[in-house]
Formats: sequence, structure tokens, C-alpha cells
Amino acid sequence: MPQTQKSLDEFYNIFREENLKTNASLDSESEDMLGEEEELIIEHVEEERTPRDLPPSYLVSAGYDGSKGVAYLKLYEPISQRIYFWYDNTGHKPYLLTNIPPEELMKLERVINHPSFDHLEVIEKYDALYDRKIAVTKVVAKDPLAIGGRPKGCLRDIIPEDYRLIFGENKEVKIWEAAIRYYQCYIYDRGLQPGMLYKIENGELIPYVQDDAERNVRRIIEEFFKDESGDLLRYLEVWARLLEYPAPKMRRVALDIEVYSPVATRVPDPEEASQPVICASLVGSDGRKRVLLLKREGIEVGEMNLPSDVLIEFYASERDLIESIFNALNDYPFVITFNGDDFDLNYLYHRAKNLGFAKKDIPIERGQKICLLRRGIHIDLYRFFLNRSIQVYAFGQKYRNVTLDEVAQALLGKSKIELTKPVSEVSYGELARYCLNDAELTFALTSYNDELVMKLLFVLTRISRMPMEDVSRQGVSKWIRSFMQYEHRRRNMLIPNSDDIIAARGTTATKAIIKGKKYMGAIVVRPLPGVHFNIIVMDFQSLYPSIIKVYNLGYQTVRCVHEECRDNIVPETPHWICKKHRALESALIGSLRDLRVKWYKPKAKDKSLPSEQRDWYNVIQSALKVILNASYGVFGAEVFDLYCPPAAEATSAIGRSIITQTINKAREMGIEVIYGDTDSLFLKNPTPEQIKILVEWAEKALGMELEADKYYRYAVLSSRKKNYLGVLEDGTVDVKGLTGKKRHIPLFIKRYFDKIEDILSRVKTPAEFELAKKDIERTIRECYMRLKNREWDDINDLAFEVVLGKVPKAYNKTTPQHVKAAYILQARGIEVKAGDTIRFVKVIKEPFVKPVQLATSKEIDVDKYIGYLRSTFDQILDALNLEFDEIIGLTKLEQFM
DNA sequence: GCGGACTGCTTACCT
DNA sequence: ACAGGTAAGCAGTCCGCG
Repeated sequence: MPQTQKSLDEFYNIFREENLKTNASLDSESEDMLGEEEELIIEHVEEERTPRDLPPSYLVSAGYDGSKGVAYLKLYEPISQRIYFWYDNTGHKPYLLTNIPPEELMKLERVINHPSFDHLEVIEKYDALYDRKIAVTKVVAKDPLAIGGRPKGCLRDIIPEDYRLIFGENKEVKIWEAAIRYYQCYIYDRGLQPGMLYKIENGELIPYVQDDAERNVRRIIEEFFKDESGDLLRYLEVWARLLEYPAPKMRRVALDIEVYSPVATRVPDPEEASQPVICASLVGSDGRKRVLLLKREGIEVGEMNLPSDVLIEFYASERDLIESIFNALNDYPFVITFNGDDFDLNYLYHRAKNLGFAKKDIPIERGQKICLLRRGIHIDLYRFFLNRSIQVYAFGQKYRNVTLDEVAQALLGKSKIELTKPVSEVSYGELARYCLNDAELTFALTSYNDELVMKLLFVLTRISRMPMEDVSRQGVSKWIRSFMQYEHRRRNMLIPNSDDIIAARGTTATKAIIKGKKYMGAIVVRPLPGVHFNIIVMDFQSLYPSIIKVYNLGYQTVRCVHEECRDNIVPETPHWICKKHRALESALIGSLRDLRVKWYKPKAKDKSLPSEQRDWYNVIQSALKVILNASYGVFGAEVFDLYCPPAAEATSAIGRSIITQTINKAREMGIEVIYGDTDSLFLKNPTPEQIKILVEWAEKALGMELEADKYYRYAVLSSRKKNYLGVLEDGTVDVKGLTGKKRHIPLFIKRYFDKIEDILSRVKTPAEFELAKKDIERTIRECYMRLKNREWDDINDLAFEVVLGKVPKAYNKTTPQHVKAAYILQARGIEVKAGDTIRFVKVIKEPFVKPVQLATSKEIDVDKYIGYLRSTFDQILDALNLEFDEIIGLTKLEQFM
């Protein structure tokens, strides 16, 4: 393993000019113009919050203090339940790396005379793309904004510009690591572990070792992974330590505000904040519930029957009300909102400014799209639940639209309160109940299931090595990027630029089936239509992460520079894989995979453990699931900093080879393979011995873990891929891909589909199946007759619900039906946004669709619905050898009339 | 001027 | 703003048809 540990005396300082005058104009507020890698500069000087000594506390955030000019950390002390600050005392400074030698850089006046320029150093880095050590120049600055992230005048732009002016175009100017946010850079360089325990002793920051957790780590490593070969072991230990340390109880408050609005249908713009804040609710983990109301002319008191533990406070002045909110924001270490970045905190910030608050009295710091707290940690749950990976893998698609109402209904079984009148007009009592309920729901989303959401955030903070605020707002590719960048710094590896990787490794060689995609993906086995009893579904446990681990995939190893590796070919591709070095991605992803599969997943189900421990392990395994599920995808995503198309292509190619070999093996053994998709095989009636042999073969021949995942009493397959139904032993029905389960279809049809599902769940034997068929026919006939005779209870049951992917006018290629309906709504003055669900019915007259709220029953085009009914049920009837037309009483002859 | 064959767009889903 | 593969419905286009 190449490690470059050049000793310090080999490094030589070229230049160190003390304190060139600071240019005040560079400190001005240019927040709005910052690019994606926004540096949020915060100023907070509070001696009481920066102690010389601090008992063990959790590192929860990091940032840069503009007034002190240093990095700071936020530590959560779990006994006092307060946030404390620690300021850097190591003299760490922001920097970038370049291939331009110091003597040439010194000729670039705009660099050397830059007000924030500090000094130059030459250092050595390991360049993994070319397997060599290189000398690079470290350009050190006094201020992170001088490095990058500023639209104009930062060093990462100046260096290439001026170099070309002076030295010409011959040499390629390289800048590395200039887009990393300074506080992340600080975390990486100092090897800090957000989410872990630290203490402060006499001003020094010291990691705190907790014996219980360390014992667990030792046990995992020594007992559970004792057979693991050397290079993965180190990673297993680092990860295990991060995951075994428990999470603290987090003292927090949920905040929701209501704002007066002169136009009932319009929410006031937070940037203008022209209307008063009329109500705020604060629900704390300490049990405190407060409702703050602004006294206004002509508002009825109404019924004030709020629970006795709720404190109601009336304010004559809005200023006092906001000050009260700000006091709470300063008091609680964690503040929870639903959409606070966009609305609540944003509104309070601007409203306070409008009311003449001094900047130092506003505890909110604004970025371009985020609102942070100067003292505490602001978690915007809207941003967290919006995260696709969280939605799909952590919460199993339980909620569809990310609204407080829908998420709360899905996870808590509770709803928002419906107002009888616009917020601005309702009585104090109703306003208080409404606002309080929102804050209670918001709080409950972090407390239900033993604080699952807070713990999940904590685990992700540790894995990603990012501040909690960032983890809750950014996507999985940023989390993965962060822990990979951390590992580069730890190994003294140069973090390559995206174009370096493409230049060295090239692009893809296979052809995708789908037009516009970059390379070929997974295999889907053509299903054998029919009803099949005794089906075992086998699958490879996290196939792609296993491939990345076992086949050593990463930007470093795919198409490496060594001649001797070129014979290590990836099947069906021209790519080869390095035999000399282990890729960083392979080690990091591989060790995470092993910990999840071998330790956390089994332990999460282990009834011998105390339930608290089990819950914690369950949080960990679902956090790992989220990361692992994305670990292959990021290789193939341009937005990922270590984007490496051949690595993505190699992963799916190896996957195809593995599943194909396994199918062939099963068939050789005389087992019927009736279906399969990517990493799964549906085997018809295999014996336990056959399964055992197949599993052992996969282990031996492929080095992959194959397991029997499910047993279906029977499975119903049509000829369509990704489209089947399986009945488990306990009668649970797995429905995959069938139209009858899709969210957009009318409730009327969905209800009948559910009835059929119910009939099928009771079938145990082929004999019972014949009876069930008759039942199904009856059910479909009933549905058909009710439609034909126009016997629906509610026109809403006939509505299709389709999500508007973009604003209506952005559809310039075609105008789908839901867009037509959206236009009709717009014409009626109803606001329609991207992401809205449009509810429409099919009608007889042009344009053949109508928003359901504008339609009447007699306009409905029944034949369109019957057509839809047919195609929905054909997916099942195909497999049962039944004909829709015969069921509804149409003879073959009649079909032609 | 109309209908069938075709392609492309869009959404919802699977792994 | 993690990937590719599949189903389905509809919009829009082309072409034949004396």
C-alpha cells in the first residue's frame, strides 16, 4: 500500500508574509452570489460558551468564525444539555493545491499580493490515478473565501488566469481541493469525527474514550471478523467504533409560526416579511408546550380548550413575541422545523430585520437556501424527508408527498387540523390549536419510535463526517463524497478532480438498452407466465456493494496504469482491474457492507439483546442500507466528485455475469428458474439440498453470498417483467409493479384490485385456486357492472392522481392529460406548482379530461374507465388463463360488433 | 380527411 | 440531482388510401 509520509523537515516554507492588510470589501455580504460550495461565515463571541474545560460532549457541528478568523466546533454537552464552542488553537488555515511550483507562483502578483494570501509550501501527495508520488504546492490563505466559493477574485481562479498571462498556454494548470468547504477541510485534516465524544481540558480538544463501547468494538473485531484479511480490518474497526458509541438524548424544541396574510390563498413572502407573525408554537423535549399569540383588533377568543399542560402567552407587541421566540432558539441546543429553511426561520429573520432588530440580536444565520442558528443546530425535517434515499430506503416509501400532513399520517398516524377559515380570520383558540398541532407533529416526527429520526441523523453524521446540519440537508452522494474525501486526506492521497478521472480512465464501452443512458445495466429474466406453487426467491445480499468489495472496484483500480494488471479483465467489457492496490472505495464500501450484513442486521433482530440495543442496531443497519444502496450509483453519476463511468460499468457487468452464471448453474442442477431481476432468482419447487448446493457453489465459485430470501406459497407471473404477485406463507401478498397497486389509479379500481388480492391471499392449494378463480371473475364482473351502470358513490373515486413533474408551461414536447387538467385549473385561477398532484377524471367532451373538483358525474366517459379496468386486470388474468371479455359477458362474436 | 403503425414523452415502478 | 430496465398511456408524426 503506497503511503507517502514525508517528514516535516523535508517540506520547506517558501514564503510567509505576515498580515498583508485585510481588505474589508472582501468581507462584505456576498452570500447570495456564492456557488454550490457555499461557505457560511458565522460570528459569535460568547465567553461562557467557550470553556477551558468541558466534560465529555458530542461534536455536532463545525464552521468558520469570520471575526476570529478560525474554525470552530459546536459540542453538545449531554448533562447540562447545552451547546459549547471550541475554537481552533492549532493555527490551521485554508488552502488549495496546485501543480505550479512556488518559484513560478511568486511571479503571479495577484496571488502573492492577495490580501488573504498567507504562504506557500511544497508537499508530497500520492496520486492514485497514476500510482505515483507527486510534489504539489500548497497555497495557504488566511480566509476560506479567498480560496474558492466566491464568484470573483479567489485564488482558484486567479492562479490559472495569471499563469497563462505570464507563462503562456503550454502548461496545464491544475488546481486541486479548492472546492472543499473550509470546515470540512478542517474536519478531514484534524481527523475529527462528528457525532463522537470529545472533552476539553485546559483549552485542548481531546477525544473521549468510552469503555463500554470500546469493549463492543473489540468483540466485533476479534470474535466476529477474526478471519477477515488484513486490509479491510482497519476499516471495520474504524466504522465499528463510530457506530458502537451510543447517541445522546437531544434536548430540542419544535417551532412553527403562523403569519398574517391579507390574501387568504397566498402565503406571505419570507424575503419581504411584510406581514406580522401572529402565532408561534414551541414544543420541547422537556415537555414544555407554549403557544405565543399576537393580540389583534377584532379577533374572537373562541374556544380556548387547550390541554392544561400548554402555556398560552398573549403579546401586545410583535417585537416582544419574536424576542420570546429568539430566546427559545438560543436556549435549546437543537431546533426542529418543518420547512424552516424556506419559511419559518427565514420569515423570522427578515421580519426581525424589518422591525429594527440589531443583527446581533437575531440568532439566525442565513445562507442562500438555508437558515442556521448561531448557537444551536437547526434541523429542517422537510429537507430530510425530501431526501429520496431516506424516503425510499429508510422509510420504505411510506409517505408519498413531503408535506407535514402526509409524513405525519404515514409515520405517526396523525394529521394536521383543518381550519374553518383562513388563518388570519380564525379565533385565537382555533389558531392556537392549529399552530400547536403543527409543532407537536413536527416534534413527534423526531420522537416517535424511541427518537428514530434523531438517531438516524446522528449515525449519518458519523458515517459521513459532516456537521449535523449538512447531513440533514444534503443528499447521499454528498455523504459518500465526504467520507471518501476524509479517507484521501488520512492516506495523504491527492483528491482528484472529476476531469482528471475521466482523462485517466476514459468512459464506457457497453451500450445501454435505454436510449440516452451511458452504459448497460442489469439483467431481467423473462418470466414464465402462469401460476407457480412453491417458489423460493434467492438473492445476493447487497450484490453491488459486494462486487465493489470482492472485485476491488474504484477509480484507482479500474483501468489502472500497470501493464501486468491488463489480463484481469471484467467480463464482457474491455476494462481490467488492478491487482496491486486496494481501491479506497472498495475498502470503505466493502467494510460497511460486511458490518451491516454480518453484524448489525442480525443483531437488530436478535431477541436476546435488550430492546434498546436492538433499536439502536436497527437504526444503524438502516443508515448503512441507505449508504450502500447508493454506493454503486454514485460511480455513474456525473454530479459525484469521484465519478468514474468505467467503474460503474464494471459493477453492473460483473453483476450480469454473476446472475447469469447462477441461473445456468441452477438449470444445470435441474431447477426451473421462472424469473429473476438483477440480483434475484425465482426457483420453482427446489429441494433444501439443491438450495444448499447452490449457496455453497456461489460462495466457492463466485465469492458471493447467495441466500434464500423468501418463500412464496405460489407466485402469479404474467409475461411482463417487473410485474408479479407472490403469496407468502402467512398469506401476505407481495404485489410488484402491477397497475392495480400504482398510486395514480382511481380508487374505484384500486378497491376492486384489493378485493382480488384478498381472495388470492387465502389460496393455499391448486384446488383452492380453481374456486378462487370463480370469485375473481365475480368480483371483476361486479366492478364492470357498477361502472357500466354509473353506480359510483363519489366522483372522487374515479380520479386519476398524477404528479406534475414541472410547471405546466415547461411541457413543450407533448401535453399529457394531467397537464391539460392543470391548465384548466390555472385558467380558473387555481395555483399549480411543480410537484403538485393533479386529480382529474376522463370525460366525454374535449379535451377529454377535467379536474375532478370541476367535473360532474354525468360527464364521465365510462368506456375509458372500462378500458383501464381491462388493462389493469389483464396483468393478473393473463396468468390465470382468463379473458376479461368473457368475464364481463362479451362473447367472442360480440367483440367484433 | 382518417386510421393504423410508429416514435417519443411522461409517469410510476423494480432491483 | 445515486444507477439502469420495464410497463403503460397518450401525443404527435408519417404514410397510405384511387
